[in-house]
Amino acid sequence: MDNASNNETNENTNESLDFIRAEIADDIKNNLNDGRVHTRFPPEPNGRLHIGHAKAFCLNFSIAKEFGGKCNLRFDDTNPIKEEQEHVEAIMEDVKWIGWDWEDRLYFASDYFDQMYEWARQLIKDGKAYVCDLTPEQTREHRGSLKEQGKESSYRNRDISESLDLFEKMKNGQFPDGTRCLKAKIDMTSPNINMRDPVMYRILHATHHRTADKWCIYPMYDWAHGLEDSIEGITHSLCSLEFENHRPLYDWFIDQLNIHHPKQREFARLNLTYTVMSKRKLARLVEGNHVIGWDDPRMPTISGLRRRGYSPAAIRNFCKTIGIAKTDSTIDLALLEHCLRDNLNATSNRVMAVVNPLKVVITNYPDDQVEELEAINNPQDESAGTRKVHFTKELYIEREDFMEDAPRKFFRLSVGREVRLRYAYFVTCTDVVKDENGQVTELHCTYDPATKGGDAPDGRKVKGTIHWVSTTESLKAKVNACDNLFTKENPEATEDGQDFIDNLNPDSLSVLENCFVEKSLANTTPGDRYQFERLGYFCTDTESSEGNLVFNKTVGLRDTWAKLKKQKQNAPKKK
RNA sequence: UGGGGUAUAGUGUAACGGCAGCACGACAGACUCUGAAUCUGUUUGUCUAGGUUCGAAUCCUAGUACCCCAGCCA
Repeated sequence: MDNASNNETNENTNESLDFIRAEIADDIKNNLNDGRVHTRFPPEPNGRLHIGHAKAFCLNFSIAKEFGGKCNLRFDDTNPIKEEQEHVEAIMEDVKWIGWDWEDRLYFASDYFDQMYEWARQLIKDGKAYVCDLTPEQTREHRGSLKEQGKESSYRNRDISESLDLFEKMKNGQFPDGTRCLKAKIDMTSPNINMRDPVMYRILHATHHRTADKWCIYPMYDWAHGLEDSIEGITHSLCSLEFENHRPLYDWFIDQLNIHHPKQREFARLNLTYTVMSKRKLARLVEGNHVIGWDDPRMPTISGLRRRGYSPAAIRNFCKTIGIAKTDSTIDLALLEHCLRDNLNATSNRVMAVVNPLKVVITNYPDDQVEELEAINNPQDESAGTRKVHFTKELYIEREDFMEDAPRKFFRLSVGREVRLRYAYFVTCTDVVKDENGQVTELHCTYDPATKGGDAPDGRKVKGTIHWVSTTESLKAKVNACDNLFTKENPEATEDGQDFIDNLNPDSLSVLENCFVEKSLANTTPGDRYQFERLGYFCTDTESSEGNLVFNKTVGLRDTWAKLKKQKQNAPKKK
């Protein structure tokens, strides 16, 4: 089905490899780890996954797949204060939905706490770690700064036996939070601040979502992560650029313990125009009620994209297309949308829907007649078959498809002009009905019965084809028209005293209550994706039900007419 | 201004001493029962300055710009 096992990857081609794959290929050639490749995706369960995470886990899973290796899903749950079980489940669902399978390799850092504790004791015994009684503030002072080196803690050279004893008491909960910690004894003069006696364990009397109250000390990332990788036999530990400074520490711990040594390699995280990509900022959008939740269709979260109508294949292909490098970069949203349309065009059934209706009366059409006309479901995929659409005397067309003083280049309806109603008839507009404000409320047209199905036997051509639905043989629907959440390419670029919230797009969601869709959509269920002909791709919302249809606009079709219009508006007036 | 990184078209990404290529975008055209898709074409680039070399995006030297690091977060 919709998983990642189609041949999307570049195995057996001569395509150039990114720097990580190149190194792995080299490692295999040199028989490092007996030629084994084993990666992992290690999310912290403190929020939802977003498309930036998708870049990371698609990298890890696809590398494993390409090199005949494995990829683990591992929750890095070392901080009980911020983490929740609820996120664990959502994250698994997201990774699975994108199409990846960790098989039986679902792991939790918390499963290794006992082993980590033993290893910590070993470092203490080796004189490479010590319990420090400095307060967090004092620790900060001792650390020095970017320019000044740090100074050693007075507890640094306390007896090993004392550290061992204290460490056990820490574990047993005999000290309050923050009163002591375990530190690695490395080098307070190191130019790399991470090496200045980093904290390995802190005291945290908190209930962990998996280990409950078993522990009151919890390992820090730098101490824990390499051990987790090592325990699982990871060969290549891929992470983002900001951990490059931590690599010496990652290596140091593993070297001291003399255990299996994975390679940590760093790549640039994903940035996308017109959105933000940090859990903290996304959480702010949710908590500040700027969106309706983590799965708001405007959010760059996996669940948001899913609800909006993105397909797993589109996201996978995007992640593959953007490549992997170490340069900080920001991908143009247009590329994501390209990958989306590319996939949806090939896979979505077409359907007719009118989102901003204008009534049309076919004056020479029999009053109560209903005709069934054949329509193609997907011109890109013959196996998708055909369906019937229902034609009647009264129809809705898109308000945008009529113009009173239409320029020559406007190929749609105007008084005296003939267009094709898709799959139906040629019609010519004869009259315009207006209300007292001059607003067009209704169009009168005549149809040519000879053009049934959409072709004129006399060979006459018509420049425009527009979509329509019957007023009676259609269903009412609501459409959430989603647009970019932010007005600026870079939402972080703000005036003094402002932040990204000030760049929120006030029109990011317009709700269209008065839409009509063809009857074939009666039994649509949440998650179904369609192309509304000439409008764009839409997805049945999670809140949609029979009799109360709701669709989210995933992305519009490319629209060269709209572009033309905009160009004209912006162009300087001509003579 | 300590340390660690990174600079190739508008945006990404290749080229590993030998023709700067690809994708997206933009622009122009063809086709079209979706102003979609498809097809064709055009446009724009090696951070700067020196050096090595027959030949440099690639090697060397010196600059410049940007990113990351001073959580008992990850």
